[in-house]
Amino acid sequence: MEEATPPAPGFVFDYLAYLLAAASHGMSAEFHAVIRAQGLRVPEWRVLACLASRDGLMVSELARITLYDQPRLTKTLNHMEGAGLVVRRDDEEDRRRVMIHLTEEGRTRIAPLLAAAREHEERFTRKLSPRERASLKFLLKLLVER
Amino acid sequence: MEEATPPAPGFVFDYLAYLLAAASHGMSAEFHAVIRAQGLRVPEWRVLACLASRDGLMVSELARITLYDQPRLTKTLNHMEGAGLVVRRDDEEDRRRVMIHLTEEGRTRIAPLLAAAREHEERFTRKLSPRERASLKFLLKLLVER
DNA sequence: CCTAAAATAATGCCTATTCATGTAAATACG
DNA sequence: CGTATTTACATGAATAGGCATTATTTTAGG
Repeated sequence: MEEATPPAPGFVFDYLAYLLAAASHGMSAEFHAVIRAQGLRVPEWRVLACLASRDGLMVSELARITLYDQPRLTKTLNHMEGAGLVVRRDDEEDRRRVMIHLTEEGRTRIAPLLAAAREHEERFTRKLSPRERASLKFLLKLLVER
Repeated sequence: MEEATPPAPGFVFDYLAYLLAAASHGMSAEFHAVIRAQGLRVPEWRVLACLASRDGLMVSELARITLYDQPRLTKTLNHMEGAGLVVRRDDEEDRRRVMIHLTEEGRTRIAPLLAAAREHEERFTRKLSPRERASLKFLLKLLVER
């Protein structure tokens, strides 16, 4: 007799940090296949998705939002700038700052991915009612905005 | 005028995969400080926490649960075995398999961390009612067990 | 039985990530 | 003003991680 994915007792499967990590991992892993198929790296997708909402973010702010540390984001941005997806623009107000902007190429590349992400979210949460989806997001936002 | 953490409009802050990643990152990052303070690496904590619930797991199963790929887990296990936290034991039933068991040292190290994790979860979810906490976990389990 | 296919874990190379630091600009303060 | 502190971003060296492959054992098929 084989136990494929046993009821899973014990600590981890009721530990919130684990459930968050597992849900996040499961959902993202699926979508990352789409990202890679478009010739993008995962951090690049995150950056583009952020800039699609609000273009012209400073590096440190973008790092905070994308959950990457700043040196890593800088290297991601180097790659993206080389690929013509974003441009750095010096801030005249505060010359320490470097603002990141989408290029036309970047805007073109991100548009279909945003649509695909919405569709994927729809599919991934198919087992949840609209009310449950809203509830889940509401509760997650409480945790994120603390 | 400074906008500390602006209302954050747009796509990402209502995208489930982002909310999951951000909540997971936020919660784990806090607790990881505790882990490191105990001289453990994060993957080691995950392995110990799994084994605390169910001792004697095979490598691939442990990899699946901890969300790490198998080669990475093997390297983590090498380190942990060197540190005397776990032991590999050949499975006599199926000699391809290697079962991972906690040592006494491992058991000793994990116990207080499990308690600390529960306390941290309590603190981290302080803004949520008991009903909301249960609801959140229920919904996450639906996503994880798909 | 004997061979082909699948499953399990380990290895190794190459890239990516992390951590500490460096450089430059703005702010605070005496 | 001038200097110390803080903030912002980039860089580089050391480490960790990801991906493809290898070695071994088991299972399946003929």
